[in-house]
Amino acid sequence: MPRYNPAVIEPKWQKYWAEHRTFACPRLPKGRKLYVLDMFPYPSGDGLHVGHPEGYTATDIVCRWNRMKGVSVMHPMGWDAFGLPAELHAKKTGTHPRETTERNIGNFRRQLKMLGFSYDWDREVATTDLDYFRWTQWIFLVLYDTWFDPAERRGRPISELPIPREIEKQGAGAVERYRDEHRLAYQIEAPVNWCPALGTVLANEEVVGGVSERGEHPVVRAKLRQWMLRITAYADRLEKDLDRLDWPEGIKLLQRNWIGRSTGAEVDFYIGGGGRGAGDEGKPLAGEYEAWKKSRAKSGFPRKPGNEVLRIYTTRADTLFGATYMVIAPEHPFVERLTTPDQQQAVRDYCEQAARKSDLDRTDLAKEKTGVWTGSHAINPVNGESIPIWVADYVLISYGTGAIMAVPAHDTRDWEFAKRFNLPIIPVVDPGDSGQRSVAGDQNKESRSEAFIAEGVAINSGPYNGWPTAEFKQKIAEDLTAQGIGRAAVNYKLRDWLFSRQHFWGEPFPLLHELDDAGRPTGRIAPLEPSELPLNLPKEMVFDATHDRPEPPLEMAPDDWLYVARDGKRYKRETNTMPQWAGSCWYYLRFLDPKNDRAMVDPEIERAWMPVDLYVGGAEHAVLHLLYARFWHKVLYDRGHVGGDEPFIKLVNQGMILGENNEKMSKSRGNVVNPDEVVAEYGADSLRLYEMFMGPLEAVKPWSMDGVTGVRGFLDRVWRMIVDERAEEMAINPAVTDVEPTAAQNRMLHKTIKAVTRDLEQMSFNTAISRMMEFANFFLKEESRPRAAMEKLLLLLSPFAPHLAEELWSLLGRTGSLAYEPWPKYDETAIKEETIEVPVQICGKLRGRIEVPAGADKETMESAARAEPKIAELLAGKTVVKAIVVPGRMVNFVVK
RNA sequence: GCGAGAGUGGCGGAAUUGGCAGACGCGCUGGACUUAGGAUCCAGUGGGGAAACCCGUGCGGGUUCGAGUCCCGCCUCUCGCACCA
Repeated sequence: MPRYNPAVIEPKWQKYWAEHRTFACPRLPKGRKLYVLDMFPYPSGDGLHVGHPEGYTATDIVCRWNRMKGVSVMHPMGWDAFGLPAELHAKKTGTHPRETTERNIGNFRRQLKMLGFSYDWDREVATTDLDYFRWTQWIFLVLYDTWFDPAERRGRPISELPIPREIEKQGAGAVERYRDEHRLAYQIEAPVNWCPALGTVLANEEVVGGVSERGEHPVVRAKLRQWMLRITAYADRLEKDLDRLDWPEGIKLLQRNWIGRSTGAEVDFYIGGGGRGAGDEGKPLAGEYEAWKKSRAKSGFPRKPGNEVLRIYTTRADTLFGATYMVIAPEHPFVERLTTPDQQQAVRDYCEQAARKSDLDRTDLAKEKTGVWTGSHAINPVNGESIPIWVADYVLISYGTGAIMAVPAHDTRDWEFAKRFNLPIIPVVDPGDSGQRSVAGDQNKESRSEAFIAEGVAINSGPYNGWPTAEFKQKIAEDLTAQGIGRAAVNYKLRDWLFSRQHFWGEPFPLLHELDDAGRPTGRIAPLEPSELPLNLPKEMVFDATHDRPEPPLEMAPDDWLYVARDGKRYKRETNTMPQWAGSCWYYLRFLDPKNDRAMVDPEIERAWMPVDLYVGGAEHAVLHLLYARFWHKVLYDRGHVGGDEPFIKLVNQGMILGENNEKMSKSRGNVVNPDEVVAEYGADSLRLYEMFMGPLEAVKPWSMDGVTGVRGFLDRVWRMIVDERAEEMAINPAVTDVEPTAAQNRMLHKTIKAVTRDLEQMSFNTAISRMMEFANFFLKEESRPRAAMEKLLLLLSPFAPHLAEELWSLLGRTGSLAYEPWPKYDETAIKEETIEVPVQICGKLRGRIEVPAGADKETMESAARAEPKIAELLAGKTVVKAIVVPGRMVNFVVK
């Protein structure tokens, strides 16, 4: 009868915890606080996957353990519930996304509760709740109301933006436009990634190799009005502040690479006052160039380049003398101006072709470089040489200035291009002693088979010959600045964040577009007042399955939603919605004060609980989610809404769980493990325990049902260690009594407490479990099992297998929950052995073992080793050159 | 191509950071108890060898009394990024 039956005891304790609100977090922490956060899931229709409980179990263990240590623990859970699948389902079936979403949330909630996680369920939020996204919209208004002050390196209210006098003179409209140009949220008309199959525009990051990341549908380019967030303004801080975070180095590196900070210089190349055809053969006139240089020397380097120059960005200003041609991106605004009549047809054809190409074609498949000459030249400002300007798609319009100086001798891409089109290659960096040797006076251009991209010493560089690369870079930046033709510059790979989506199932923007009498947008934007929030989605909505234009579904919303009258003016609502990232950018704040209807979070509460002390989730969010959330947090910090400028202090990425066949789990591979089935067959405690026993949390590891059987066997043994299975009713095993533990039992107990505690500190859950297995293996063989020792084990086990631990805790006569029982302490003296066995080596090879007192000194150990018969035999007739004795560890004789 | 991480029994994985390689679990072998076993218990289990011993942490070198651990050079796998000038 009283066999271990998780199907009975697990629901029983889950009910107990819920009824007693055992895991309710206090409004403010009492004493030490710990905020432990899981990446909240997207509640898909497929339900929970065994990958979810991996991180959730780890955090649950940390939380339960810390409660027992007397720490105030914040441990919430919620739902990242906006998302495309519910909307696609609506298009197919007509079911409102809210209905689908709520059903899926219900299923996820049931599954998580089934696993016995100690969340404070009173704090549950979903990003789709009106009460939640009201504040997502509110944060958007903060972003809209903020500009980034480069001087103070922080976001400030738009009302504090200094307005230049010439703008002010042009009137209120100009001032408003000027402000709009500086807001952190701004609109652009931009080519975007339109995915007809999904009926939406995707961010660059959501397009992988020319197809959508989700579903792998084709993606084409289309121009559309879009909202952008100026995350690039924060690039510098987002990068630098990584230093302060306790994150895996690999993840920090990913973010650094994504931000992609590079330092170099901007340089203006003279192309002639009138642009195309200014001189013979498209060459600028020498006289004009000289005049330009003189005027620049006086005026300095202008903030924005004029039409007479082509501005480039380079990280290798030291190679300026090796620039033999220039390249501009096909989308560069100067393409037309720079194209001579002879080249017009070729250039036009090339640019059209480039525009049609997807990113895939332009990168992966474009092994061979392509491009055409514009017919024009520019003048290299360091030596006055005329060099041809080409158009090629290996230069990207979105990075730097969209134009480069090409130095084929020292850049791989330029080298390939120059080889293909027979452009001159002039070496200007001598590798010196470092690499392949070449002598300055004896340069043979054809002798090298590839570009030399490393640093060296300048050659063929006029007055700079002999300068090492690093110093040369600095020197020439100074010289260019003095002449007004260049300056030091910083660039980022990071682009501004495309923040609008053509979805129905997302947060509506709290913005109105002013309409004129004819019903056309005037271009003026009116944000909603915070008091007008929340702006809900229209309740009545027809979901058009044939949504094949790049147009937001809300364009088809009922007129009473879409049009608004205000102060006698008509407005149309913004019909784009926010991306799924929006809700997940700040959910960790709302958990702290989920029902507040006056603020997104009470500042007192926010300052008491933030930052998140431990954040656990998958590495797939290493870049985007974590970067976006950090960006929002910094803006909220700059505007005084939160107390710190980094939200997540420590980050841990759990490794992916593979199928039993060592492949990624997927429906198509048929290797998906369903947690419901595992719980039904083995119980939640076994699932939890197995997920932790599989291996290190961060490691990628395959599932094994046999492994689950193994940990279930351990829980069965713990049960039998304490329960009398042969009795009719639940009864304590007769071996469990109130006796004093023996020295050996005490040693095992305290060793286990020590090891489990240390393993928990290091989040090494797999080894902690093996320690408890050793404990059980030991005590199952003991005729007499001290009750106190059994109780201690249950406390150690409780964070891992809480249901079983609670059940046996009450069997042993304790009342209530053990959730707040003090964590066991260990006694070092109980662990100490009287004697220890140490290995004896001869020349590093193990030859015997000796038993010595635990505190034995070197002399005692050496003589004991020499006295060991086998060792004595082997040492006979040999000379001991040296005896290495490490007290308490080993003895090693070096002999001749 | 660039960057990061990892290679230990038949399998998942341990190894107080330079000191007895293989803890713990699975699997396997033999045994006990059983009408039965996907229950339980006992013993064994890196490879070779009767044994003494020998060989063993991806490969090749090195440092050291001593290397899974440190150094140098390779190989393989996984995950990112991918013309960012």
